[in-house]
Amino acid sequence: MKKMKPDRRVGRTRRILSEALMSLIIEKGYEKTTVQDIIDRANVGRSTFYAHFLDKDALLRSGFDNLRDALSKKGIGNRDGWAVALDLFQHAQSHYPLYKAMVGKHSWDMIQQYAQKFLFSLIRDHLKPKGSARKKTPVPLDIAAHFIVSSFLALLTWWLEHKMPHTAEQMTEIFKGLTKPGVDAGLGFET
Amino acid sequence: MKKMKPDRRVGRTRRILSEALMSLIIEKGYEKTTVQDIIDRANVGRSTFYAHFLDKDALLRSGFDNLRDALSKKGIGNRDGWAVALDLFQHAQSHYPLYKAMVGKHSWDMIQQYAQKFLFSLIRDHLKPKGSARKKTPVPLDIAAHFIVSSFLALLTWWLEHKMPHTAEQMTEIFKGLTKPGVDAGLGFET
DNA sequence: GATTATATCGAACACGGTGTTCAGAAACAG
DNA sequence: CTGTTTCTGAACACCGTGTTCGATATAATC
Repeated sequence: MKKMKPDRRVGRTRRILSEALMSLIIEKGYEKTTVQDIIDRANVGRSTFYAHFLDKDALLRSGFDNLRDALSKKGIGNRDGWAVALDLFQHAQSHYPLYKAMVGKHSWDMIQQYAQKFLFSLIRDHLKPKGSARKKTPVPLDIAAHFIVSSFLALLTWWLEHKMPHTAEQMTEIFKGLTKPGVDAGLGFET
Repeated sequence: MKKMKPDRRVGRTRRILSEALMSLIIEKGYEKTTVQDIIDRANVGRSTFYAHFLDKDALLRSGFDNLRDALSKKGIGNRDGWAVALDLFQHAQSHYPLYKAMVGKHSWDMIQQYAQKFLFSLIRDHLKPKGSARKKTPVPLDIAAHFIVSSFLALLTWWLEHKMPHTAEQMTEIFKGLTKPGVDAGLGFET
């Protein structure tokens, strides 16, 4: 039984492929980028690509794994639960060319689904302990969590599509202002 | 100059193609349905298909033109602005197999984009006259309209994904309850 | 340095779906 | 019947996907 020391090359190849895709997205958009484009830019063989990723979509998603993990570790903690939104608005701002190239396209839908799943569980876990005190909430907790995440993504989309006319802080306030009243009323407690 | 009497066959072919697609979506999903499948079921030649529609996507969208037109004529009128939601929840309910087969997939994203554009202008026009009284609203009107439509679509999606655990009326109430407080506060007037 | 395990390379291939073309058939109107 | 419009469907060029496999390269271990 040999030791399974992870080869440094593995992580390197994945990183190079991801970087190649990101730059290509900015240049020509995700949908028009072919696997051939990616491996040419990354100087990687075709079979190597498929050894690391199931397909182009998997590679795209992997590019957001870092963000997800960072957010996951940071969590919500003692912060205002709504503060996570600010982190994400700021992340989008600092990677604007990439986001802008995807928003409204099929690739954006993929990212939204990916983000939806992750943020939903994050928000739900944040809401749950508070809700357990009262037995019944007028609005089911799951719906509220789904509503919060969707609202955030909707505002993020609007913001990017309109070339970020407000600051990340302002958008966070607007998001909170539009969403919190209904959620508080629907759940019966302050979030 | 010949008279351009619309051939009955034209409308008929488009309708048959649309019906073929809808039934195929229910059976095997939109993404797995090929143009060949559609024209086989519709008993229509390949070139005829492309004479009527640019591609598969255009055919799918055309299937929702009737709904859009009906809703457009009905408008909001003197009704409670939030009542449009009920119409749509009910429409989804009466076409559940079709919606269910699309929700969460790429095809659903397309429909959402299509609906978003249409509903946005509908809602915006409904909000505008009321908002003109006060000069500045804390939250821009466009954002509020975008927020309302996205929230509705999010709840519709949730509802379909979870096999419609509530009635259309209940969902309308939940939608109104979650959305209206924030919008009223954000715009500074009752919607 | 020799050995062994693991990654990578890249050309070749099979596959499947797309959208176009065009000559002939069919449907329809007057 | 005549002329016009639409439909037919086989054939085709095109493009991207994902797989295969023997050769090659790199790194770790002894």
